[in-house]
Order: sequence, then structure tokens, then C-alpha cells
Amino acid sequence: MSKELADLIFPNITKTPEDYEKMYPARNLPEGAMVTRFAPSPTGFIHVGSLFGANLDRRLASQTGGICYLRIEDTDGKREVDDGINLIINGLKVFNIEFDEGPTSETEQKGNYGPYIQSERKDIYQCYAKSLIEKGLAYPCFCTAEELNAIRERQEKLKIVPGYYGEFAVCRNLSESQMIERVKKGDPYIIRLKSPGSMSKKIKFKDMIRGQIEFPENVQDIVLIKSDGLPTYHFAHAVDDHLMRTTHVIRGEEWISSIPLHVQLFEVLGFQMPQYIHTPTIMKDDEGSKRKISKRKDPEASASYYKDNGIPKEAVIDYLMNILNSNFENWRKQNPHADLSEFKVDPHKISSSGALFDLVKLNDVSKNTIATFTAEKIFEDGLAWAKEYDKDLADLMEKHKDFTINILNIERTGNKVRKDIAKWSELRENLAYLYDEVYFENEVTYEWQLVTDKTEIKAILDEYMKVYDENDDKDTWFNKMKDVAEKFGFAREVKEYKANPEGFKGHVGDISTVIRVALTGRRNTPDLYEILKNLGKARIEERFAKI
RNA sequence: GGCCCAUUGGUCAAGCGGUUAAGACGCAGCCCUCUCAAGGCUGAAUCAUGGGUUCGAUUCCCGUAUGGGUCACCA
Repeated sequence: MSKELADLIFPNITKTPEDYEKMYPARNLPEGAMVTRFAPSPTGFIHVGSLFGANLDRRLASQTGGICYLRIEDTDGKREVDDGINLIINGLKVFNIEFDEGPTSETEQKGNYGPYIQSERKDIYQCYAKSLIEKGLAYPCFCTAEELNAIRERQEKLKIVPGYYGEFAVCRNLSESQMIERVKKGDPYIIRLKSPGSMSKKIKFKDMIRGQIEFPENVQDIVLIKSDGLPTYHFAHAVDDHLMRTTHVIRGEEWISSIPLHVQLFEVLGFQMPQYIHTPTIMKDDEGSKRKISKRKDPEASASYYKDNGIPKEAVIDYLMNILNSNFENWRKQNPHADLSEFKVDPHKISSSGALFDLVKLNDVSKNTIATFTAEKIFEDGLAWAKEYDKDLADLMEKHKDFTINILNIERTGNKVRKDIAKWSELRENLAYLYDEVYFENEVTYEWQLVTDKTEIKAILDEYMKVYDENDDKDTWFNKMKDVAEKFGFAREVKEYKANPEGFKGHVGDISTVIRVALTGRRNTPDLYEILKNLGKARIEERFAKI
């Protein structure tokens, strides 16, 4: 039909759509396998929403024996950033998300359905655009920005739908010879879709989360190929997801409104549509109202925030899984140590309304996650964090490796595990006072409680050192503590004291508090017996002497 | 404004025509306990709203309100 025009516009495109169909055949995968993709712009920034999506992409592909690939959408030069691809790859690797196909660095790619970088697929898009022109389904548009603005203003005045469509699409109705003439003349142009849609017709679309949605058909003659020869998102989406044989497109719900366009594009190109999963936007509470979590205003919108704050990647993913499928939480409770891959994500169970990102809840998830770690893992991951963000602490941890692990191991075994660490940045608070360097080289503020009289404190400590034996088992140890309490006029048992508060100066807890505070400066610590044992008698004496 | 989407406690949510409307976080109290953390128990707190449909609506339909998205040669 418009072969002459098509050849004139794309003289160098020699391949046909059929060629590409052959180059990228249907994938040979088991029944039900999902092919998903994570398709970011190479801005280098990973939004927590992207992480949410990438995780879903990964999980769905993995659990069905499918493929999850990375595609870089760099058709907008303005948004690009140096090293953007590496930043994305590494940023996701931190959360154990890796791809089966796609770029593996700025310069390398793997997989048979590439190239996976859109700017390298120019010929492919142009081939399909050319074919559309040939079929009379696309055309060159010579309108300038000013003309487009004028059209828009007119439409706004008339209070009708703005855009390039119908009678407003002036270039659409140019004759082929007029088009050829203007192209030859060198007038700048872009390629637009010649939309076959009608405003009065409706289309039905099915989203895996939201179910059926009805829209009026698309009538806009949207841009397919921009003046730089690169495609717009919409066109690239149709071509790429078809050619890369994507079965499930997972993307943010902001794309829902362009569904009519995408349906039309697939139709016009003769492609079968994939399934769609439009994920809810992660929101943020802003003084009582919800708003989209924002890169500019909210540090927690960035995936790197969690690393910076020492929140383990496992916890972040678990939290995200929580908002993905709310039954994950129960599953996790029953399978605290199980690998994520054992949980089957159900796309239909994803909530359709955007969840408020809850840092407090994340904190709780994180506490539970860390509670499943061994002392060794806490040491390693904590140290890795500290090396980057708290060098001083890292040095101490390394210098006293065994001691640190032993301390971290207090109340960590058995079925009632200590849950006092939610992030690595709390490690300092939990460990520092036990290192001699910190204890002796700094001013210690002793938070005495009931017993504050210096002479009495000294007497208690002296007496305690007389009876303390590091070889005692816990019961013996505690009995000795009670003996000391009794000797100084304190009740052996808390209950005893409560029954008769007048009869005693206090109870055994007040005595152990004296020991605890003298030893650490703090009223609250993990199990005192274990701490004493780990410090050893000599260091206990030194610490007491400091007072 | 047009078109879409959403709406169960403060937050995340289960629910899919009949329920004392789960559970989790947070909050409060109690218990346990040498402190803290954990754990156990208890409590306060929810179906946006008006109409239908129905013997019966949180659940289905319509309107309203509120929140969100989108209307680019950005993705």
C-alpha cells in the first residue's frame, strides 16, 4: 500500500518482521512457566517499588521454572546516568535478585533474545514501524511542537479530549504523495500510529490483580518512533515483550491507563498479548494522608537506604513479601528458617490498593529475621556493615572476634531466642560497653538504681568478688547472688520482698543490678551470668576497680 | 476536567450473602522474670457514605464522598 513511503523513510531496514519472528522463536519451556522481566531506565537508582516488582518478577519466574530477564529501557537519553546498568545489577544483587538473561555489566549481555538494551534494538523497532507504514497503520507526522501546542490549546478551549487524533491529526490525512514530497524535502518528522480505534467502542482487559477492566478504545495517534529514531515506551513495550516472549508483564499500576493503547498496538502488530500484573504503588504517610513514596522526599524510597541503615536484605525482602502476599507472614512464622523459594507467590492474592510503607513493621520483621541467624552470621553480616559505616566498631569486632561471637550467642540458642537487634546499626549499642577499649577509655555513666550509696556499692562488690567463681553453674551462681543479697538485708526472692516490702531493703534483683551497672554502666543487658563468664574474673575485677 | 483504579481498626490485612468481623505491627495492662529483649495472657480500636437487590448485606448493583493514577517526541 505505502511501500514507497516506507522504503523512503527506512531505506536501510532490510529485515522483515518475519525474520525477527524466526530469530526469536517461542521459548521452549515447561507448561505454566512464566517469562518475566525487570525493565528499568538506567538511572542507577533503585526505588523500593522497583525492588518490590523485581522481586515479584524473580519469584514468579523461579517458582514456575521460567525465565526472568533484565531489559534496559534507555530510549530517553536525558535520564541516563553513567554506570547506570551496573548500579542496577549490583543494587539488586544485594537483595539476591539476579537475572537469567540480559546485561551482566555495562558492556556484556547474556541470553538468546537480545540485545537487551533498547538503544541497541533500533533496527528492530524501525523494522516493525516500517511494516506498519507499509500497511497504512502508521505515518510520518511533520507537526512542530508549536503546532501541537496550538492544537492542544484549541482542544482545551473546546473542552474536549486533548491529543493527536481524528480531525486534529492533520498529518494523518495527508496523501501519500504529499508525505513523500515532504520527507524528500527534508522536513523533520516522527512516526505516529494511525489509530484504528473509535471512542464509542469499548475494550475489555483482564489484569491478574484487578480482574476485568473496561476502557474506551484508544484513538490517539501516539508517537511510535521519535525524531532520534528511537521508539517510545509504548512501541518498545509491544515489540520487545513480544519478541522476548514475555508471558507476564509486571509493572506499576501507573501503566493501567495506557492499556487501551497497548491493546491496540499488539493488535495492529499482530502480536498475542501477554498477561499483565499491575502492582499497587507503595505509599507513604504524610501527615495523615497517603501519597506515593517519593524519591526526593523519602530516603526510604531508595533500596540503598536499607543497606545504609544496616537492615538485613533478608528482612527487607521478607517485608516486601508481606505486602505482596499477606499469607506470607503466617508462612514465615511457621517456617522461620525456610528459604524464600519455598513460599509460592500467588499473583491473584496481591492487594490492589497501595500499602503504606511501614518502617515500624519492617523493624519487627527484621528483629525476627535476625533472630533466625546464628551468632556467626550476625558477626559476619554485622561486620560487613560496620566496615562500611562504623569503622571503629568494625575494628573492635575483628580484634575480639571470638569474644564478640560469644556475646552475640547469649540467649541465641534454644526456642526463646533473644530479639534485641533489628539492624546492624544497633550493634554498637549492644556490644560496645563490653569491649575494654570502650569501657576503660571512656567516661562511664553508671545508672545506679535502688542502691546509690558508694560505700554500700563497694561493700557489695567486694563481697561479691569473694564468692564469685567462674566455674559455677548457673544455679550455683544465682544462689550465691542470693546469699549476697541476704547478707546485705535484701530479700532472696522477689516474691518474698513483694509480700513484705517493709522487711527488706530490696530484693536480689537490686543486688544484681548493682553488679550489672558496675560491670557495664547499664541497667539493661543480656543474661548477667553469661556476661560475667565471658568477661572472666580478672576483667570483672578490673571493671569493679574503675569505680 | 475526561478516563481508569482503590476504600475493613493508627498501619498491613483475612473475609468472598448468615462470622462473637481472623491474624500481624503499634499501643495499654497483667503474668513470667536478677534487668532488658523474648514469651504468655488480656484490652482499646475497623467494614467511607446514601440508595437499591435479598428473608438477610462488610460481601452483589447504582450513586456520592475521599484518596490515587493518567492524559508528552519520559519511562
